[in-house]
Amino acid sequence: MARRLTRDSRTAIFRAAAHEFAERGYEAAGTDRIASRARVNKAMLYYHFGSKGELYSEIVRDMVGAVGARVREVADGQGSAAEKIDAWISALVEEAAARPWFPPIMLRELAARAPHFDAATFQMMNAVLAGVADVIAQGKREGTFRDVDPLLTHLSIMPPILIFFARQRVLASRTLRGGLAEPRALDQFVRHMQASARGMLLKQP
Amino acid sequence: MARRLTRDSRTAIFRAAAHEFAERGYEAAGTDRIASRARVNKAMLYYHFGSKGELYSEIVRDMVGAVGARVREVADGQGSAAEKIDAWISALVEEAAARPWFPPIMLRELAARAPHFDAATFQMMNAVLAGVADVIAQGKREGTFRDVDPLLTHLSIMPPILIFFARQRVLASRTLRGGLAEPRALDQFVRHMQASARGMLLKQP
DNA sequence: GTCTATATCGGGATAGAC
DNA sequence: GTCTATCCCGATATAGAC
Repeated sequence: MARRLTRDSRTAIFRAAAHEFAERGYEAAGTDRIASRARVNKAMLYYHFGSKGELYSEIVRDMVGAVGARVREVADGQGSAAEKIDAWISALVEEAAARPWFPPIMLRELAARAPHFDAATFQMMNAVLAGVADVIAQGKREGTFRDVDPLLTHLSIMPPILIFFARQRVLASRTLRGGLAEPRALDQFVRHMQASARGMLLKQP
Repeated sequence: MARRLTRDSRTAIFRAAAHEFAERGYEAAGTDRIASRARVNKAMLYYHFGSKGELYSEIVRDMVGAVGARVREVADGQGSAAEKIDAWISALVEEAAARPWFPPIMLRELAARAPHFDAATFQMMNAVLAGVADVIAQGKREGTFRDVDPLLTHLSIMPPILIFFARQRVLASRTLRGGLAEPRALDQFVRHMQASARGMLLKQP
């Protein structure tokens, strides 16, 4: 059966829940509020998803799977390793913008020791890391990259992106304190991250 | 009155609560569990702190204040800008190790739009940023640093440290999936971050 | 300062009509 | 597929004895 084009109640609940989980966290999120955001009756949530936990898991799998697919696509594509690093950063930023709930949920899961990640989710995260490792291996073969640790490299790129988006949300909901802390434009941030990654990875930047 | 050397019930509650909030988050943390961890009666929590929310706020202020003080100390100290960047990274890592609840609580607050940060806390966070800006300005005066954005620089350094520690906690509570994802030694991570920061900031690394 | 017992409330989940 | 009404448990908070 083909996916309906109309936004049916299931999809509405999915999106409403993603936003609710992102803003409040799994425990504090309310099924009442999710139903109200989705403009459906609360019982529909249990009809479509069975439980709050199952609904959450589906959102997490969708999110991690989408990121994994994008990174895989970049790693398997054409171009030099340096170009792929740029593309990788752009892809992560695009995903974070397309699914605004991705950074908050990911940050919360990391803080909580990822209690809601199942084996499939961990496998998808390892796939992301494998993609990064492939690009770094390519860079070493091409002679342009230093001998860097793939995991530590990943840990230098992904977290700033997650927290940049989370931070923009913080600032959006507050009166600014002025000075240095104002929000930055997205493209300025992307260029900074790409330049920063080149400084970190390339033998001669 | 001098601070008691014996670990009184107030201190026990403070530390137990810090760990509980770090692991479960503010909403999911239980006053029952905090009291049980601290091995005191639950009513003592309300006697000493008034409410769950006040207890949490005190932990947050202590945490952000300690980090702010360390960064300020580094910025105002002796040494070249490049040395201060190294010291800054070491100081953040030491703080995260000394207060293990710091990274998880900070990540959760960012994800939640920092709903529990009061004006004083925001001011302390701005002080951290000001310290970074001072060091970068020094580096530019010395002619060794590129013209980088202080905020974006901060956003490239702090998040990896927070998430590195959070990630170690994830791995510690799971059977490893093997391969590239195994935990890294702390000193290896520090050296990576320092090298990475030099690549990002220095004109000629 | 420390403890027991309890008031009170919100939220996840379900039964069952339509 | 959709809705109403309700069960039930866990969690914050407090009253009041010692």
